[in-house]
Amino acid sequence: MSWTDERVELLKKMWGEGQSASQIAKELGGVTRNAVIGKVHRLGLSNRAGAAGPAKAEAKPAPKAEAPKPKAAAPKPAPAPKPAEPEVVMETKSATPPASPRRQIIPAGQPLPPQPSANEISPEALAKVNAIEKKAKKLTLMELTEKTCKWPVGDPATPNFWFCGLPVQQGKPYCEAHVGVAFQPMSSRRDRRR
DNA sequence: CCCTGATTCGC
DNA sequence: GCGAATCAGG
Repeated sequence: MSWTDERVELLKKMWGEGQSASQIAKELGGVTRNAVIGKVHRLGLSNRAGAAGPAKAEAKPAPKAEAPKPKAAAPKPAPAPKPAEPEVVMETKSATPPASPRRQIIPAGQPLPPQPSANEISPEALAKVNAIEKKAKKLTLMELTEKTCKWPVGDPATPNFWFCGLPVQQGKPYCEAHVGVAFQPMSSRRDRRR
């Protein structure tokens, strides 16, 4: 497989969307994640920062090699199809519906899934979930795999019911955000010391 | 152990 | 330019 224009395009697109190298490689097919990463670097777009600068910046001062890297200037037009919104959400909502323009009382009675509701979970985790649900893949039951977050969103009796679908946290059935709010209700979780 | 991206270096 | 091997984390 060679890096055709289209493939590179898809690579750029997905990378820009924050897809992982392995996911991109899988999508492209015929290449490994190493190939993808290598290409990404050669293209000069290793850094996913663009518009919305993520507060987190991993610096690599190169502990070993001290090769001078003149880092050619990367003329980037305006690659920002999906500016990542900084999480400034301070909403006072607890269990609010997904990213839906119009909200309403959910029909069916009380069949709400694991949803936290009255539980006491860090507002942080909740905000995280709410934020991440906007980026959810919105998968259907059949689309779930061992690697997709199985956190249900919405009402099963509603057309807009879906599963998070984001990459799961290794081992767990949910993505990181949902893992944080999923199983935590351990009456006393004070063993495990670090 | 699963995964992530980063870098090196022979091809 | 390419990407496997390797590195350095999470």
